[in-house]
Amino acid sequence: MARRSHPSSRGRTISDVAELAGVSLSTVSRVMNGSTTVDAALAERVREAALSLNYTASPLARSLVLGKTQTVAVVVPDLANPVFQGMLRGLSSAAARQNYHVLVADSFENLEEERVLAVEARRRCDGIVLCAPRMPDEELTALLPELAPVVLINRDPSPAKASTVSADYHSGMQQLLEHLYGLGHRRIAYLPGSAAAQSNRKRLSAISEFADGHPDVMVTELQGGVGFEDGHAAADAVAASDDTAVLAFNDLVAMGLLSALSERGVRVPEDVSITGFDDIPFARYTTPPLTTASVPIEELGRQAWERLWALLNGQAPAYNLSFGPLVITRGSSGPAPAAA
Amino acid sequence: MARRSHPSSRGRTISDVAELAGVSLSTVSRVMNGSTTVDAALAERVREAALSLNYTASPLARSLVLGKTQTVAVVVPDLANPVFQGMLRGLSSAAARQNYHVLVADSFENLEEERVLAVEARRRCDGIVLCAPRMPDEELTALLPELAPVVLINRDPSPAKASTVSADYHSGMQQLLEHLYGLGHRRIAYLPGSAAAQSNRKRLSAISEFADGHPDVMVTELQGGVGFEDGHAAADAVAASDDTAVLAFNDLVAMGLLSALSERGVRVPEDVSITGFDDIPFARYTTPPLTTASVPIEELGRQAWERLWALLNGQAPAYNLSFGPLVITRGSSGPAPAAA
DNA sequence: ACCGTGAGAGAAAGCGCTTTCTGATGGCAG
DNA sequence: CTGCCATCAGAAAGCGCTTTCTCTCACGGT
Repeated sequence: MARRSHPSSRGRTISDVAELAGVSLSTVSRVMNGSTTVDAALAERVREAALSLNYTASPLARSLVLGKTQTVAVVVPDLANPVFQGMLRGLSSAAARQNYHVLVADSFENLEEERVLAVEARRRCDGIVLCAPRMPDEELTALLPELAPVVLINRDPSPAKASTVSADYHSGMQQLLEHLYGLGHRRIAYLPGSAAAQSNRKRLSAISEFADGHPDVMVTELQGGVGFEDGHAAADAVAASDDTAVLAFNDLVAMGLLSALSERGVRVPEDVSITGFDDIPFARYTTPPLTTASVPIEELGRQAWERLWALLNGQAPAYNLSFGPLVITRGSSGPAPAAA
Repeated sequence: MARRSHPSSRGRTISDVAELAGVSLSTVSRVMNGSTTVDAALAERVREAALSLNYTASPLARSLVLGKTQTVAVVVPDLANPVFQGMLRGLSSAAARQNYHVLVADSFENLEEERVLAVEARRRCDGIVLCAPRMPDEELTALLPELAPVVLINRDPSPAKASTVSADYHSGMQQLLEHLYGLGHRRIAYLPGSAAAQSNRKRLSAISEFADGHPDVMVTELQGGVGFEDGHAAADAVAASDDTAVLAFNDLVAMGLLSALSERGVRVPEDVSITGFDDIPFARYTTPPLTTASVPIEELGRQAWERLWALLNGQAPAYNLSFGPLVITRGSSGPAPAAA
């Protein structure tokens, strides 16, 4: 009873339409897919029948036979992070324009989970975007063939030759350092992200490079993190140090620090300058507004889609893309205080 | 050549496994699905074969025959909004625990898009969550049967009898008003959201109700909005008015206002008190930290999943759920200034 | 020795489509 | 009038599975 008796339009199959229109399944299929080899009158009758039954082909069945799902997966390490949200947004809006759907999976920074999630998600769709994957190089490389077509965001393709889109954290950090240096800062603290993350290593290499070229600068690494709380927790260490500027791993950390500093009566930027990284939408609305290295994160998402789209169409992987961040100078950075 | 010659594990079908193990498809299927009516030795052989081919059943084919996709869709009006992100996060993590996948669609506040998106997404999965749908009541009601099983977030089921989960904006606003009243504020401004949104109407009704009960209070409606910029833009009007407190539609608006006020040298809360709504993660890190009505948004997402899960298992729709927000008093609200 | 029984494996149907293959029809050249 | 080709519709195969149905075989009871 279930199927036939259901009054709704759901569960309608192509045979229902064929029957109503008095033609064969093949003909209905041909009409629905715009084949030209169907008599105009017949086609019209089929269309009417389909309309009256509110019929649309089952995407599932189509996917099975066509071998494509019109869906791509995105795996992010943390959906709560504005950076990944922005990426997801750019990606999903771009994909939607091509009538593709997006399956999203949050690995919660869990390495184990990440691999399983990726493989499982990938099987349900045509391609996958891995956003800042946490897994080690060898593991990733081994996984890549199984995931293809795949696009990597914010991750060096290193040994693997995967299509990647990323922000140039090295350049961003370098610019930030130059910005602070230009303001007279010589003692600078860095609040690092998670050691394993590639984006952290890039920042560190920029720092050591800069330090090498500027013997008069001293960069100290404090206890850092990736979220508000971590920045908040770093306030005491920052206040205790004689650093005149702090490079936070990202805007979130910077905001946490800003907030904690303000509680302690430490003035920004008079007493200490703070910089973030990413330029999340909130950055310009902190007090004072945050100086940060701006990463066009939605654009990264869009580009990731473009690449995946190319891959899906059998095109060779395009050159890897890297966005050089732009330092946005706002109120949180200023001249180094005269007396250290 | 394509299939056979591919060295990877992809494209392996159940017949490959059957062949390798020297059994029939049926047997492989039974083993993979844990049927007990298979001889232990055979089962072992099948498992080995599957392992050696790195075989897992095609989710697509399974979905087609099983009639379920292990996937649910979520439609949100704006992926950039922290509120919907939080919801999505709670929902996706809960769904993941049940091994369900999440298809996400952003309607970009576009009414037209919303319906199409919902219908299309729904066809690819087993159920759908509509988050604060913008569409008018009649349209929604008409759509509901086609979408079922469906859960609504932050939307009155009104005429339709759909399972819903929501925050009690009326109560939240009421508490906020009482909070400000208790601090001595008598002239209060409200920065409304979009007029069509149910959550805005709820706030308004709380306001007019409160005003009725407190003739000594005067609540003025200014030009509002839903994002930073809107709050930022409202600063002049706020500064020009003689209101001593501002109820922003949400935390985003409050933050924009906070930032603009600070630029103008208006002190918060000494000159004017500001309250937000939602308690997004950023709210506690503004300067000053934002007093707001806290909505357990991730929990809303989780609950939405629970409901959908129940529906998927054929259980009757549970009672509708409403979370009463909690006013979190932080630094942005204080006693009304003595001189108006 | 015979039949009923039940366990366990394979054959086959079917999920809802697309597409190739096959067949019928009609027009037109020879 | 015959034969050939083009045109278009239907039959059927097949996408990769699950599950029902069917069959075989060994076992035990009488």
